[in-house]
Amino acid sequence: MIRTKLESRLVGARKNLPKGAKAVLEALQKAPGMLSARDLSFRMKLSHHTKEEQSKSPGLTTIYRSLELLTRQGLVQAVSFGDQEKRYEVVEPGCHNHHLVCKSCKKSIKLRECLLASLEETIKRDYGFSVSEHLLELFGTCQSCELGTNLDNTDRR
Amino acid sequence: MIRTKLESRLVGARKNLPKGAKAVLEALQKAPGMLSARDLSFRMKLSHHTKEEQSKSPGLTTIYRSLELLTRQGLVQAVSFGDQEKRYEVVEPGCHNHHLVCKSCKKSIKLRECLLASLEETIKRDYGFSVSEHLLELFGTCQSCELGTNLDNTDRR
DNA sequence: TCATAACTGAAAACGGTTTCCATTTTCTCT
DNA sequence: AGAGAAAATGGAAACCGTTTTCAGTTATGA
Ligand SMILES: [Zn+2]
Ligand SMILES: [Zn+2]
Ligand SMILES: [Zn+2]
Ligand SMILES: [Zn+2]
Repeated sequence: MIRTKLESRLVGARKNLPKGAKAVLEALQKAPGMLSARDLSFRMKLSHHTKEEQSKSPGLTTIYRSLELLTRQGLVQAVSFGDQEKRYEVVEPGCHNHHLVCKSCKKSIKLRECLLASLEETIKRDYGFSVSEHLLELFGTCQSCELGTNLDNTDRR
Repeated sequence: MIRTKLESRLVGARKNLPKGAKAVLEALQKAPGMLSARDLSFRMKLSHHTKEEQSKSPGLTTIYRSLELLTRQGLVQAVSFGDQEKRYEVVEPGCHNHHLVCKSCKKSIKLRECLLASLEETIKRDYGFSVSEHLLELFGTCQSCELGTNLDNTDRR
Protein backbone atom coordinates (compact mmCIF):
# COMPACT_ATOMS: atom_id res chain seq x y z
CA MET A 1 0.00 0.00 0.00
CA ILE A 2 1.24 3.43 -0.86
CA ARG A 3 0.80 6.35 1.48
CA THR A 4 2.04 9.86 1.75
CA LYS A 5 4.33 10.55 4.66
CA LEU A 6 1.62 12.55 6.39
CA GLU A 7 -0.91 9.76 6.05
CA SER A 8 1.53 7.28 7.46
CA ARG A 9 2.26 9.47 10.38
CA LEU A 10 -1.38 9.95 11.22
CA VAL A 11 -2.49 6.39 10.65
CA GLY A 12 0.59 5.06 12.33
CA ALA A 13 0.13 7.14 15.43
CA ARG A 14 -1.79 4.43 17.25
CA LYS A 15 0.04 1.49 15.71
CA ASN A 16 3.48 2.75 16.55
CA LEU A 17 2.58 3.16 20.17
CA PRO A 18 4.88 1.15 22.44
CA LYS A 19 3.31 -1.89 24.04
CA GLY A 20 2.95 -0.18 27.42
CA ALA A 21 1.27 2.87 26.00
CA LYS A 22 -1.14 0.73 24.03
CA ALA A 23 -2.09 -1.12 27.20
CA VAL A 24 -2.57 2.13 29.08
CA LEU A 25 -4.75 3.54 26.33
CA GLU A 26 -6.90 0.42 26.29
CA ALA A 27 -7.32 0.44 30.04
CA LEU A 28 -8.29 4.10 29.95
CA GLN A 29 -10.80 3.43 27.23
CA LYS A 30 -12.45 0.73 29.31
CA ALA A 31 -12.52 2.89 32.43
CA PRO A 32 -15.79 4.53 33.43
CA GLY A 33 -14.24 7.91 34.07
CA MET A 34 -11.05 9.70 34.95
CA LEU A 35 -8.31 7.71 36.60
CA SER A 36 -5.16 8.66 38.44
CA ALA A 37 -1.95 6.94 37.47
CA ARG A 38 -2.15 4.76 40.54
CA ASP A 39 -5.81 3.87 39.96
CA LEU A 40 -4.86 2.95 36.46
CA SER A 41 -2.10 0.70 37.69
CA PHE A 42 -4.49 -1.14 40.04
CA ARG A 43 -7.09 -1.58 37.35
CA MET A 44 -4.60 -2.93 34.88
CA LYS A 45 -3.38 -5.45 37.43
CA LEU A 46 -6.90 -6.52 38.32
CA SER A 47 -7.91 -6.95 34.72
CA HIS A 48 -5.47 -9.85 34.58
CA HIS A 49 -6.28 -13.06 36.37
CA THR A 50 -3.25 -15.07 37.38
CA LYS A 51 -0.46 -13.68 39.54
CA GLU A 52 1.90 -14.32 36.67
CA GLU A 53 -0.15 -12.24 34.25
CA GLN A 54 -0.52 -9.44 36.77
CA SER A 55 3.20 -9.09 37.07
CA LYS A 56 3.27 -8.44 33.35
CA SER A 57 1.12 -5.35 33.59
CA PRO A 58 3.27 -2.25 33.15
CA GLY A 59 4.97 -0.64 36.12
CA LEU A 60 4.08 2.81 37.38
CA THR A 61 7.02 4.39 35.59
CA THR A 62 5.85 3.13 32.24
CA ILE A 63 2.33 4.23 33.02
CA TYR A 64 3.49 7.76 33.69
CA ARG A 65 5.61 7.74 30.57
CA SER A 66 2.76 6.40 28.49
CA LEU A 67 0.33 8.96 29.81
CA GLU A 68 2.77 11.66 28.90
CA LEU A 69 3.16 10.25 25.41
CA LEU A 70 -0.56 9.78 24.88
CA THR A 71 -1.19 13.29 26.11
CA ARG A 72 1.34 14.68 23.67
CA GLN A 73 -0.42 12.81 20.90
CA GLY A 74 -3.73 14.32 21.91
CA LEU A 75 -5.37 10.99 22.67
CA VAL A 76 -5.49 11.49 26.39
CA GLN A 77 -6.17 14.50 28.56
CA ALA A 78 -4.72 15.21 31.97
CA VAL A 79 -7.33 16.70 34.25
CA SER A 80 -6.36 18.82 37.20
CA PHE A 81 -8.69 19.59 40.09
CA GLY A 82 -6.32 21.84 41.96
CA ASP A 83 -5.19 19.05 44.25
CA GLN A 84 -1.89 17.22 43.86
CA GLU A 85 -3.19 14.28 41.90
CA LYS A 86 -3.76 14.40 38.18
CA ARG A 87 -6.44 12.32 36.56
CA TYR A 88 -6.47 11.11 32.99
CA GLU A 89 -9.15 10.35 30.46
CA VAL A 90 -9.31 9.50 26.77
CA VAL A 91 -10.56 12.25 24.49
CA GLU A 92 -11.54 12.65 20.87
CA PRO A 93 -8.12 13.10 19.32
CA GLY A 94 -7.06 16.70 19.68
CA CYS A 95 -10.10 17.69 21.72
CA HIS A 96 -10.51 18.41 25.39
CA ASN A 97 -13.18 18.22 28.08
CA HIS A 98 -14.31 20.10 31.14
CA HIS A 99 -16.26 18.65 34.00
CA LEU A 100 -18.88 19.23 36.63
CA VAL A 101 -17.52 17.51 39.70
CA CYS A 102 -19.98 16.68 42.44
CA LYS A 103 -18.39 17.32 45.81
CA SER A 104 -20.84 14.93 47.42
CA CYS A 105 -20.78 11.79 45.29
CA LYS A 106 -17.51 12.61 43.51
CA LYS A 107 -18.92 11.68 40.15
CA SER A 108 -18.07 13.96 37.28
CA ILE A 109 -20.16 15.00 34.32
CA LYS A 110 -18.52 15.92 31.05
CA LEU A 111 -19.54 19.27 29.64
CA ARG A 112 -20.99 18.89 26.18
CA GLU A 113 -18.93 21.77 24.89
CA CYS A 114 -16.10 24.03 25.94
CA LEU A 115 -17.54 27.10 27.59
CA LEU A 116 -14.53 29.19 26.77
CA ALA A 117 -14.13 28.75 23.04
CA SER A 118 -16.24 31.83 22.40
CA LEU A 119 -14.67 33.86 25.18
CA GLU A 120 -11.12 33.62 23.96
CA GLU A 121 -11.97 36.03 21.20
CA THR A 122 -13.28 38.53 23.72
CA ILE A 123 -10.17 38.15 25.80
CA LYS A 124 -7.95 38.84 22.82
CA ARG A 125 -9.88 42.04 22.25
CA ASP A 126 -10.12 43.16 25.85
CA TYR A 127 -6.67 42.20 27.06
CA GLY A 128 -4.54 41.76 23.94
CA PHE A 129 -3.79 38.28 25.24
CA SER A 130 -3.79 35.22 22.98
CA VAL A 131 -5.13 32.25 24.89
CA SER A 132 -3.74 28.91 23.77
CA GLU A 133 -4.74 26.67 26.66
CA HIS A 134 -6.98 26.82 29.63
CA LEU A 135 -7.95 25.12 32.80
CA LEU A 136 -11.63 24.90 33.65
CA GLU A 137 -13.35 22.62 36.10
CA LEU A 138 -16.54 23.24 38.01
CA PHE A 139 -17.43 21.93 41.43
CA GLY A 140 -20.73 21.70 43.22
CA THR A 141 -23.66 19.38 43.70
CA CYS A 142 -25.23 17.13 41.11
CA GLN A 143 -28.94 16.80 40.72
CA SER A 144 -29.37 13.46 42.42
CA CYS A 145 -27.27 14.51 45.39
CA GLU A 146 -29.21 17.72 45.71
CA LEU A 147 -32.52 15.89 45.66
CA GLY A 148 -31.20 13.27 48.01
CA THR A 149 -32.10 10.60 45.51
CA ASN A 150 -28.56 9.47 45.01
CA LEU A 151 -28.20 6.08 46.62
CA ASP A 152 -25.07 5.22 44.74
CA ASN A 153 -22.31 6.83 46.71
CA THR A 154 -19.51 4.92 45.12
CA ASP A 155 -16.48 7.12 44.86
CA ARG A 156 -16.25 6.52 41.17
CA ARG A 157 -14.66 9.54 39.62
CA MET B 1 -17.67 50.26 72.76
CA ILE B 2 -20.71 48.14 72.31
CA ARG B 3 -21.05 45.75 69.45
CA THR B 4 -23.31 42.95 68.43
CA LYS B 5 -21.70 39.55 68.37
CA LEU B 6 -21.77 39.54 64.59
CA GLU B 7 -20.05 42.90 64.36
CA SER B 8 -17.36 41.80 66.72
CA ARG B 9 -16.76 38.70 64.75
CA LEU B 10 -16.44 40.57 61.48
CA VAL B 11 -14.39 43.47 62.74
CA GLY B 12 -12.27 41.15 64.80
CA ALA B 13 -11.48 38.88 61.89
CA ARG B 14 -8.24 40.64 61.04
CA LYS B 15 -7.36 41.64 64.58
CA ASN B 16 -7.70 38.16 65.97
CA LEU B 17 -5.33 36.76 63.42
CA PRO B 18 -2.35 35.05 65.04
CA LYS B 19 0.93 36.88 64.69
CA GLY B 20 2.20 34.56 61.98
CA ALA B 21 -0.91 34.88 59.87
CA LYS B 22 -0.81 38.64 60.18
CA ALA B 23 2.79 38.64 58.95
CA VAL B 24 1.90 36.36 56.05
CA LEU B 25 -1.00 38.55 55.07
CA GLU B 26 1.17 41.65 55.14
CA ALA B 27 3.89 40.03 53.07
CA LEU B 28 1.33 38.88 50.58
CA GLN B 29 -0.14 42.35 50.36
CA LYS B 30 3.25 43.82 49.58
CA ALA B 31 4.03 41.19 46.96
CA PRO B 32 3.70 42.13 43.30
CA GLY B 33 1.78 39.01 42.36
CA MET B 34 1.10 35.45 43.33
CA LEU B 35 3.59 33.71 45.53
CA SER B 36 4.21 30.11 46.44
CA ALA B 37 4.63 29.23 50.09
CA ARG B 38 8.36 28.91 49.62
CA ASP B 39 8.65 32.21 47.71
CA LEU B 40 6.73 33.79 50.53
CA SER B 41 9.09 32.38 53.08
CA PHE B 42 12.11 33.78 51.22
CA ARG B 43 10.54 37.17 50.83
CA MET B 44 9.65 37.38 54.47
CA LYS B 45 13.19 36.52 55.45
CA LEU B 46 14.67 39.04 53.05
CA SER B 47 12.41 41.82 54.24
CA HIS B 48 14.24 41.65 57.54
CA HIS B 49 17.76 42.94 57.76
CA THR B 50 19.79 41.36 60.50
CA LYS B 51 20.32 37.61 60.82
CA GLU B 52 18.62 37.77 64.15
CA GLU B 53 15.51 39.36 62.74
CA GLN B 54 15.40 36.91 59.86
CA SER B 55 15.28 34.00 62.21
CA LYS B 56 12.14 35.50 63.66
CA SER B 57 10.25 35.30 60.42
CA PRO B 58 7.72 32.46 60.60
CA GLY B 59 8.71 28.95 59.60
CA LEU B 60 7.28 27.17 56.61
CA THR B 61 4.84 25.22 58.74
CA THR B 62 3.32 28.38 60.12
CA ILE B 63 3.19 29.87 56.67
CA TYR B 64 1.19 26.94 55.38
CA ARG B 65 -1.09 27.06 58.37
CA SER B 66 -1.58 30.78 57.98
CA LEU B 67 -2.36 30.50 54.30
CA GLU B 68 -4.94 27.89 55.10
CA LEU B 69 -6.48 30.12 57.74
CA LEU B 70 -6.46 33.21 55.55
CA THR B 71 -7.99 31.25 52.72
CA ARG B 72 -10.76 30.01 54.99
CA GLN B 73 -11.42 33.61 55.96
CA GLY B 74 -11.68 34.63 52.34
CA LEU B 75 -8.79 37.09 52.52
CA VAL B 76 -6.45 35.02 50.41
CA GLN B 77 -6.95 32.87 47.38
CA ALA B 78 -5.01 29.76 46.44
CA VAL B 79 -4.34 29.67 42.73
CA SER B 80 -3.69 26.42 40.94
CA PHE B 81 -2.11 26.19 37.51
CA GLY B 82 -2.35 22.45 37.16
CA ASP B 83 1.19 21.89 38.37
CA GLN B 84 2.08 20.74 41.86
CA GLU B 85 2.75 24.13 43.34
CA LYS B 86 0.00 26.36 44.62
CA ARG B 87 0.35 30.09 44.51
CA TYR B 88 -1.39 32.54 46.80
CA GLU B 89 -2.63 36.08 46.47
CA VAL B 90 -4.71 38.49 48.52
CA VAL B 91 -8.22 39.13 47.30
CA GLU B 92 -11.08 41.46 48.10
CA PRO B 93 -12.60 39.64 51.06
CA GLY B 94 -14.85 36.90 49.79
CA CYS B 95 -14.00 37.47 46.14
CA HIS B 96 -11.83 35.51 43.75
CA ASN B 97 -9.72 36.10 40.65
CA HIS B 98 -8.80 34.37 37.45
CA HIS B 99 -5.67 35.00 35.44
CA LEU B 100 -4.14 35.20 32.03
CA VAL B 101 -0.77 33.57 32.43
CA CYS B 102 1.84 34.29 29.79
CA LYS B 103 3.78 31.16 29.01
CA SER B 104 6.64 33.24 27.72
CA CYS B 105 7.30 35.88 30.37
CA LYS B 106 5.37 34.10 33.14
CA LYS B 107 3.63 37.27 34.17
CA SER B 108 -0.03 36.98 34.99
CA ILE B 109 -2.84 39.40 34.35
CA LYS B 110 -5.86 39.47 36.60
CA LEU B 111 -9.18 39.19 34.81
CA ARG B 112 -11.37 42.17 35.60
CA GLU B 113 -14.35 39.94 36.22
CA CYS B 114 -15.22 36.28 36.61
CA LEU B 115 -16.14 34.89 33.22
CA LEU B 116 -18.25 32.15 34.70
CA ALA B 117 -20.63 34.01 36.97
CA SER B 118 -23.18 34.26 34.19
CA LEU B 119 -22.63 30.71 32.97
CA GLU B 120 -23.42 28.99 36.22
CA GLU B 121 -27.06 29.76 35.68
CA THR B 122 -26.97 28.13 32.27
CA ILE B 123 -25.28 25.10 33.72
CA LYS B 124 -27.94 24.73 36.36
CA ARG B 125 -30.54 24.74 33.63
CA ASP B 126 -28.71 22.49 31.18
CA TYR B 127 -27.25 19.96 33.58
CA GLY B 128 -29.23 20.30 36.79
CA PHE B 129 -25.90 20.89 38.50
CA SER B 130 -25.39 23.58 41.14
CA VAL B 131 -21.95 25.05 40.79
CA SER B 132 -20.47 26.34 44.02
CA GLU B 133 -16.80 26.69 43.07
CA HIS B 134 -14.71 26.65 39.99
CA LEU B 135 -11.22 26.57 38.66
CA LEU B 136 -10.38 28.82 35.73
CA GLU B 137 -6.99 29.91 34.51
CA LEU B 138 -5.99 30.83 31.00
CA PHE B 139 -2.58 30.37 29.41
CA GLY B 140 -1.07 31.87 26.31
CA THR B 141 0.94 34.84 25.16
CA CYS B 142 0.66 38.38 26.42
CA GLN B 143 0.68 41.35 24.10
CA SER B 144 4.24 42.47 24.69
CA CYS B 145 5.60 38.95 24.26
CA GLU B 146 3.64 38.52 21.08
CA LEU B 147 4.96 41.77 19.66
CA GLY B 148 8.44 40.98 20.84
CA THR B 149 8.52 44.24 22.75
CA ASN B 150 8.86 42.61 26.09
CA LEU B 151 12.37 43.28 27.35
CA ASP B 152 11.53 42.50 30.92
CA ASN B 153 11.78 38.76 31.12
CA THR B 154 11.90 38.60 34.86
CA ASP B 155 10.15 35.50 36.04
CA ARG B 156 7.89 37.52 38.24
CA ARG B 157 4.69 35.65 38.61
C1' DT C 1 23.90 -11.24 12.58
C1' DC C 2 25.39 -7.38 14.87
C1' DA C 3 24.76 -2.69 16.16
C1' DT C 4 21.86 0.72 17.49
C1' DA C 5 18.00 2.73 19.26
C1' DA C 6 13.74 2.35 21.82
C1' DC C 7 11.45 0.65 25.76
C1' DT C 8 10.97 -1.01 30.46
C1' DG C 9 10.87 -1.17 35.63
C1' DA C 10 12.78 -1.12 40.39
C1' DA C 11 14.71 1.89 43.32
C1' DA C 12 16.03 6.31 44.49
C1' DA C 13 15.41 11.17 44.26
C1' DC C 14 12.41 15.06 44.26
C1' DG C 15 9.36 18.87 45.68
C1' DG C 16 5.42 20.61 47.68
C1' DT C 17 2.65 19.82 51.55
C1' DT C 18 1.10 17.83 55.97
C1' DT C 19 1.76 15.71 60.38
C1' DC C 20 4.00 15.06 64.84
C1' DC C 21 5.36 16.67 68.94
C1' DA C 22 7.81 19.30 72.21
C1' DT C 23 8.16 24.12 73.34
C1' DT C 24 6.61 28.91 73.64
C1' DT C 25 3.20 32.44 73.61
C1' DT C 26 -1.25 34.18 74.59
C1' DC C 27 -5.53 34.18 76.91
C1' DT C 28 -8.63 33.60 81.04
C1' DC C 29 -9.90 33.56 85.44
C1' DT C 30 -8.98 34.36 90.09
C1' DA D 1 0.14 39.48 89.20
C1' DG D 2 0.03 34.38 88.95
C1' DA D 3 -1.64 29.83 87.87
C1' DG D 4 -3.64 27.02 84.54
C1' DA D 5 -5.68 26.22 80.04
C1' DA D 6 -5.74 26.96 75.23
C1' DA D 7 -3.69 28.46 71.05
C1' DA D 8 0.25 29.09 68.18
C1' DT D 9 4.77 27.85 66.65
C1' DG D 10 8.72 25.48 64.26
C1' DG D 11 12.01 21.77 63.29
C1' DA D 12 12.07 17.23 61.87
C1' DA D 13 9.97 13.56 59.87
C1' DA D 14 6.42 11.62 57.19
C1' DC D 15 3.70 11.76 53.07
C1' DC D 16 2.47 11.33 48.34
C1' DG D 17 2.33 12.03 43.54
C1' DT D 18 5.67 12.37 40.18
C1' DT D 19 10.31 12.27 37.85
C1' DT D 20 14.93 10.63 37.35
C1' DT D 21 18.44 7.20 37.14
C1' DC D 22 20.35 3.33 35.50
C1' DA D 23 20.89 -1.28 34.29
C1' DG D 24 18.66 -4.66 31.72
C1' DT D 25 15.45 -6.05 27.81
C1' DT D 26 13.29 -5.77 23.43
C1' DA D 27 12.39 -4.11 18.84
C1' DT D 28 14.63 -2.19 14.43
C1' DG D 29 17.16 -2.25 10.37
C1' DA D 30 21.41 -2.57 7.92
ZN1 LIG E 1 -23.53 13.92 43.37
ZN1 LIG F 1 -12.11 24.29 26.98
ZN1 LIG G 1 4.48 37.72 28.21
ZN1 LIG H 1 -14.73 32.86 38.83
